[in-house]
Amino acid sequence: MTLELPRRTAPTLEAVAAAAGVSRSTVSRVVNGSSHVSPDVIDAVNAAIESLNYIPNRAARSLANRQTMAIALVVPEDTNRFFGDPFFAEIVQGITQGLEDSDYVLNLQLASPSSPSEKTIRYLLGGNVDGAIVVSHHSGDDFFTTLDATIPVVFGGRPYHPELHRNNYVDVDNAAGAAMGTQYLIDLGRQRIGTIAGPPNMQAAIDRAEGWGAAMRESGHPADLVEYGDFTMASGAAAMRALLDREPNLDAVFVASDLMATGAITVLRDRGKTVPADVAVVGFDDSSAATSGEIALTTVHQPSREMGAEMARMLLALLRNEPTERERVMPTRMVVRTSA
Amino acid sequence: MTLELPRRTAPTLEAVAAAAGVSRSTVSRVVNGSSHVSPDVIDAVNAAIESLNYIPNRAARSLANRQTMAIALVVPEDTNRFFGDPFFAEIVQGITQGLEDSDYVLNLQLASPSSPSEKTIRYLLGGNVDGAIVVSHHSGDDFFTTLDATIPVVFGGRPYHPELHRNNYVDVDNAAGAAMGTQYLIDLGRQRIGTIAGPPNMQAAIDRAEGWGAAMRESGHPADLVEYGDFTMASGAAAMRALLDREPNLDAVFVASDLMATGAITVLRDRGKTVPADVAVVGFDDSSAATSGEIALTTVHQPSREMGAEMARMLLALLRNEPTERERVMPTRMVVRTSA
DNA sequence: CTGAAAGCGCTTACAG
DNA sequence: CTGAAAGCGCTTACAG
Repeated sequence: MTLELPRRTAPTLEAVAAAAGVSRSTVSRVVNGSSHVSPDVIDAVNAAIESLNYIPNRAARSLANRQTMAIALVVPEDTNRFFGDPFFAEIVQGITQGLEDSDYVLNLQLASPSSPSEKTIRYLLGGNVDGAIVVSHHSGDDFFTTLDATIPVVFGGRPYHPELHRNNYVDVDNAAGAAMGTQYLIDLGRQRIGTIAGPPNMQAAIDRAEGWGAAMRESGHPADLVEYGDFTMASGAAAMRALLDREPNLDAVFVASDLMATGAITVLRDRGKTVPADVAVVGFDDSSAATSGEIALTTVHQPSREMGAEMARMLLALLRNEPTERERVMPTRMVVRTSA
Repeated sequence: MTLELPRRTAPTLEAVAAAAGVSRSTVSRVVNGSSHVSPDVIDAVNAAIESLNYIPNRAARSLANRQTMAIALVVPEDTNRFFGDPFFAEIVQGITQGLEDSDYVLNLQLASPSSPSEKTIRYLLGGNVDGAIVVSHHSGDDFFTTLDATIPVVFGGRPYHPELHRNNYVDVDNAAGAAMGTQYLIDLGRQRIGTIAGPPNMQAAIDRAEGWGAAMRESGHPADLVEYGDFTMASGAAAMRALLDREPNLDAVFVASDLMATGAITVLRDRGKTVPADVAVVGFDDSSAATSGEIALTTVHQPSREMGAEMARMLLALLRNEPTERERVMPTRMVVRTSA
């Protein structure tokens, strides 16, 4: 049995007003930093706030001014994917950092990868948050792409079927980045270059696969060796096996994420292939997964943390009705280590 | 420049009442599933809700009934630690699962490891959540241990200095678990057994170090080989180096977390030691880190997911004023793989 | 610069 | 079973 603690009931604006000998309006003004309050009144009110330990009730405030000062970070991925890929950690860090100087708090909502649950929908639509950042959007999820009819939304990564909706997003040029990574392998003189693509229901995955294909075709190579993963290590391993079974002479592979590349490398070594001598591997992300394995990955770097910060900045601008570009495309670059 | 979308203003209870031809009270009753409403009225109201796409405004509801239907998961760790250790992923999964059938949403708050920020404090005290689960508590943080004077709190892991406060928590018997892991090494006939302990400002770390010490002393071994890490892989590696420098003949080590054990093993191999032949390693957690390295860890299993679910259950009971035990200690067990 | 008053969208005794 | 009314704790024109 637990001890029943008498829960303290929090002091209200009213109490502060009484203590400071002013009206509630005035207390509200100083709490919200409004100008046009005389210095001594400000001091008196602050003293009362201090001594009563007053903290404004957020529900009341929200109801009155229709702002929650909270934003949702929605990640339509299951817990394993979310926690398993360091890419997300960096995005979250960036967002947190971008929000630091603001008054907004970030509420993380793990949603279902297929379509958002009733609970998520009610949360997003029920006035719990002023805006949302959606990272890792999948096709079929029109809820999120149309959510901005209700609250401002910024996507981390161009949403699927971007032509259908005019959503705000920050992204890298995935196709160009992938082409760069592939070109690097081509320039190495590799002949049979495959790719492990991400899930075809995600725009970034599609774009990276296309970038690989474009680079291959432009240099006169066949763009036939494609296998798909879902951005997890295990799926990277499985795709690598499939690729090797189809083409034992494969001598390079462009992998759409570092985590999948790590999985692919395990398989290559199991099959007796040396990396990079027999098979060169280029990843994508340059997340901490790139350097956590035994073979440091040569990879296409995307500025994940900065992207997160940029998402926060963009959403803040929308929330404040400040002008902002609808899309922000950040640069990628090659990071050469040992896998290629 | 972004396109200014005219944001739809959500329908209110009032609108539903009008549409259904009943009073607001009645709509409120059916929304909240109160009994004593006639079937046809229920149908009429539901039809109106459906057609208007009504979602109750949470701020208004909170203000009126003093419930937010939200609970905070507070983790006083930086993003790297939180995302880096699969232990947290499992706890989160457990909590999420334990909350699934309830109407509560979970809001994750990453706090500072030292002391909570002003933002976190205001969040927790400003009526944003009905209760909190605090995982990974450190010493010096009396804010969290006294937070239950304001809202119900459940700790994941016995808080530091539990004798000072009577907090609710779910935990394993860390000392017993560590003793079991150490005893396993002793039974293997190992002679020089060190330990890599967790940070001494965390209760679980202290308890595990004590469990190791107790098992050592009881079997007549000196309990002198202790080095401390902070539960990260890198710190496990550093501690292993220190241990080896102090005692080159060490032939076993009990490590207070799987992640640190993984780091320790890298060092052992770098120094030319075979695991388990030269040095046997026993970890703690049995998280996914135990099997992600090249040498599968023999480890002390703690039921992280179930613990998370239990935290949720306990908090829900507190929230509903149902009786519940103040502490729940769950069982550990040895999982023997290859590292020892 | 300051206060009285209305209102935000709900819930909840209180009557009936 | 149902409704009128008060109230939750703030903010915000509106006066002055």
